[in-house]
Amino acid sequence: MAKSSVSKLVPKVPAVPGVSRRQQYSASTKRALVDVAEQMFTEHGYASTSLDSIVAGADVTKGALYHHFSGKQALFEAVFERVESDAARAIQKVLRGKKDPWEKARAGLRTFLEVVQEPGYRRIVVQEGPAVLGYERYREQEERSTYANVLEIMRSVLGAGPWELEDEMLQTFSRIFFGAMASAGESVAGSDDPIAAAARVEAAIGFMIAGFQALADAGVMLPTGPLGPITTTD
Amino acid sequence: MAKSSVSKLVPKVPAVPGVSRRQQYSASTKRALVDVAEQMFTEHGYASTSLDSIVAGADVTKGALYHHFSGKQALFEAVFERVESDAARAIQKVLRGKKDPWEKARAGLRTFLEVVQEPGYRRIVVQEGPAVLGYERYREQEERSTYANVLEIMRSVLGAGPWELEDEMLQTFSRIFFGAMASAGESVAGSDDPIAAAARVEAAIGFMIAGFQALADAGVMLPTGPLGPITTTD
DNA sequence: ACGGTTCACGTACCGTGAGTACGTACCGAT
DNA sequence: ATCGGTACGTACTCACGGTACGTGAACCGT
Repeated sequence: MAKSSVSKLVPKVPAVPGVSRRQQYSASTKRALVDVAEQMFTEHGYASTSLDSIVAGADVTKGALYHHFSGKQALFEAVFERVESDAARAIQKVLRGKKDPWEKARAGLRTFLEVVQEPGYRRIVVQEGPAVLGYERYREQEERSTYANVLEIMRSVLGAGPWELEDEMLQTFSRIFFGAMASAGESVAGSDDPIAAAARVEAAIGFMIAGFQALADAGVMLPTGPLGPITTTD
Repeated sequence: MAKSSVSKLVPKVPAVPGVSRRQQYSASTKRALVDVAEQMFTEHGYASTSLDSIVAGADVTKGALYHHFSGKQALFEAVFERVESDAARAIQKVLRGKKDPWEKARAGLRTFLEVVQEPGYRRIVVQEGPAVLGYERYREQEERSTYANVLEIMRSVLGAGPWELEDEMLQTFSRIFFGAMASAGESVAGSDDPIAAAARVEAAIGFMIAGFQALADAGVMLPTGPLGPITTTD
């Protein structure tokens, strides 16, 4: 059998077994849509990016788009998920291998500060994510990606102290640090000297962590209830 | 409408000297627009609120709206400014009278946690502000209101330590805490037991501030450069 | 091999809503 | 009285998200 009928010059689809040609083509255009959407959302923002321009960029039509996604928001969510999970993976990768909690924290922070400077993550996840997805969905997404990493770091950092940590308090600390890092990341990205700004953020958070250590050394307990008068051991 | 010669049952405009009737009427409809807009933006969000519904609620027409505002975004910004400055004033009010830095910090935090639970501030300022205004404008607005309060608190807290604080480091710490509080506030507002959640946040941040105190007592310097290995005095 | 079914789109259209052009009534100064 | 300008109201345009439906190629059973 000579390869007579297969001579299409559409994309190279090297005959993956178990996956039909249709499925491959389909996945291809879907990825193209997400690619173009990510680019345009990053550059012009969600509201200022029309679906017409996206489908034009992906060289398809709205019919294709609405076949794969239920609407503009769903497309955004797909982009969001990819950007977010990429970021989470990058951080995860750095965290593996580090054993010392403080080392872990430092490495994680450093990586996050790099990630948050990528224009895609900045705009899609940090700036527009909450407004476009609605805060609830936004939180759900974060919960099982980047936030999970922060949680892991906080667990290991707080676990290093002499405290027994309740889960809710751990969550609270993690939320606080997560927000702190997002905000700090924004200011770093918006700074005219991001390198110096990142260094300052690292120093500041490092300082706060050092405060934890100092409290641990001093034998101060982790708070559990409402904030009473703060007293060091004197 | 039987229009008698003089004002009959049009809004109460008690003859303020120096302000013409026209100016008063004008200001009245403008305020009505901002009022209705705030309500609707808070309830349904920016994108899901049509200008038609706003002008209907304010009992005027789009002509009036576009006379006072250059567009939807400008209207949102007016709402944003009012919500934001109200919040800043509330915090400011609490801060006055407190002299002790730690007291100031605690009171400020507590007030902020209350403010951030108001649905208007939550949605308009925290959630949709960055996306609608664009991060640059958002930041400019925050800079001279709520963030300014955080800055003041941080200055007095850090000033209480033995450190000489550079302005940039102060800014960094303030950014971090500002983001931390915003994120924490969101989680508090989204919690099913906001009171307990707020208490945990207070405790956590209080703990971190206690860490500052501990470091101050231990004579640890404020970091200035990139993060070196963190060492307590041992 | 072949008919039928399904899938992956393309095409044409609709409704909504932001923004605009322009008309107008009323206030305030002359 | 009149006259200019302010503060709107009215009627329209147009971009854009979404929908209905058509179509041809890929798959599947016989």
